[in-house]
Amino acid sequence: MASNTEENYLKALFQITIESGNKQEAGTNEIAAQLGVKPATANDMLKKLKLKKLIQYEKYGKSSLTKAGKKIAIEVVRKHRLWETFLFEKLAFSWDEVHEVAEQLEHIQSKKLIDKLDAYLQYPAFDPHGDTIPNAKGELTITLKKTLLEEEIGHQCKMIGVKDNSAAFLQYVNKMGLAINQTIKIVARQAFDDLLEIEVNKKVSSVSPKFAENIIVECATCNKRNNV
Amino acid sequence: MASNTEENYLKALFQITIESGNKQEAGTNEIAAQLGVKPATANDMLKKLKLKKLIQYEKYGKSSLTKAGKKIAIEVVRKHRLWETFLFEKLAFSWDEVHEVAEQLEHIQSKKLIDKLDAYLQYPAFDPHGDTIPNAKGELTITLKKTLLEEEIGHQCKMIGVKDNSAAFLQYVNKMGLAINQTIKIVARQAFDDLLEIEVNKKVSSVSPKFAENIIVECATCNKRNNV
DNA sequence: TATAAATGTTAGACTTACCTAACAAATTTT
DNA sequence: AAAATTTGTTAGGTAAGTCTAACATTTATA
Repeated sequence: MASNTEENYLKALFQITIESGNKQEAGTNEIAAQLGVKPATANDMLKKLKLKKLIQYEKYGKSSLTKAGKKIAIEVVRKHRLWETFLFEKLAFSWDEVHEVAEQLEHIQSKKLIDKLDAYLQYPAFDPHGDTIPNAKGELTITLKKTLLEEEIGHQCKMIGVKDNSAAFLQYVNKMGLAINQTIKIVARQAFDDLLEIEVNKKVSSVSPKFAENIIVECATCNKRNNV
Repeated sequence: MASNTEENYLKALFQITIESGNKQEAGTNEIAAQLGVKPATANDMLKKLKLKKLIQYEKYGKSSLTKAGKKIAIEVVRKHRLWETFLFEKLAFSWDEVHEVAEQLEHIQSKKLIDKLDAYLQYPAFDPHGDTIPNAKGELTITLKKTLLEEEIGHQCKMIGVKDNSAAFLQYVNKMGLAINQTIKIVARQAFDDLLEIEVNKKVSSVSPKFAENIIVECATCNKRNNV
């Protein structure tokens, strides 16, 4: 069984390599920075994780997850995101408050707990930040995060999160009739001033590019085409 | 801020002294046994907690909580019991499974989380084991745990928990129309065979003393009289 | 009340996870 | 390709929480 600290290193490695862009390996300093520890500390842990066969690592080389390490990392990510969803949906936490508490909750050891929580939340696909939640088998649909700004004209998409967590923005979002899971149709893009016309609940309104790039959406049509 | 380990020692001390009977102090070996560590280990921690002014302790003497220590202990107990209630009521854990997971959850540090959880559960007064849940101010109504067997004839009480957690017993409880929060009226006690006649949902039935002593109840009438 | 038993303490050691300071290797820049 | 910079490693140290083994004190008992 991996300790909380070990879990954090595996999660960091997962986020640096698999989730962020297409990098396959991570350097010691980078891992240390991600976790807020000194490189010397990370170095100790990398050697330990290698011994446990959870990562691949060679002196002066880059690190990457083994199959076993990836499995643990994904479980931690799953727990983190399910807890965030719980805090947001059931306990009415705001977008920006969920992360910190989920950092603690993600280390609770109980397979039963997390699977029951998943069922209680009705098997959500995304957390409040728009990140994909791995399923109980550890399968992670890598849906590329897309903002409203990048969505194609004519497509219908679903809001799954926000980037900006400021109260001002969230109130604005609310005022526009938007919320998590709200369906949005892209009507048109004005070439003149770049404003985006969207249809929400049969009402058409215009939003700025700055607004649009802070709304994270999922598009069934696009995903099907990309075969993810 | 107290570490998880420190919290566990304070909680143990609380349970040995304040909650269990009317003992006011606890010995080092007793505390060690409660926590599953060696006396030498507990001894180190007692010295540390004394330094932090969380307990009263003198060499070769008994230990007890200071006001500050008691406050922390009660917060941990509150968290433990709220989580147990959540697991039982919302996630459909069984009575005997909740404790182990709650042992982990009780150390999550977030005042906001626990107060929101309390509200979400609608401010429960008892956990699934029938133990009182301290409120957000740290006030703990010490309601003496009472079994159905001890309830007075003619009184109406409410089932708040069970002692026996076996599947056989729980099925029996269910079959009798009993459940958490179910109102029970004590109709009579047969002197001949000690069977207890109870009324549940307008239906009268008889239960054995052995059955009755495994049902934990709360009685508004009795509590008012005792002024707790 | 003297001795045996139970209870409590101290000293020294181990593990985990962190640090600083010094050094080594790899990569970039000139 | 040599020098400078960045990146990574090692050695030695600290604090928390645990242990064992030896010792001290208190309490119970014969």
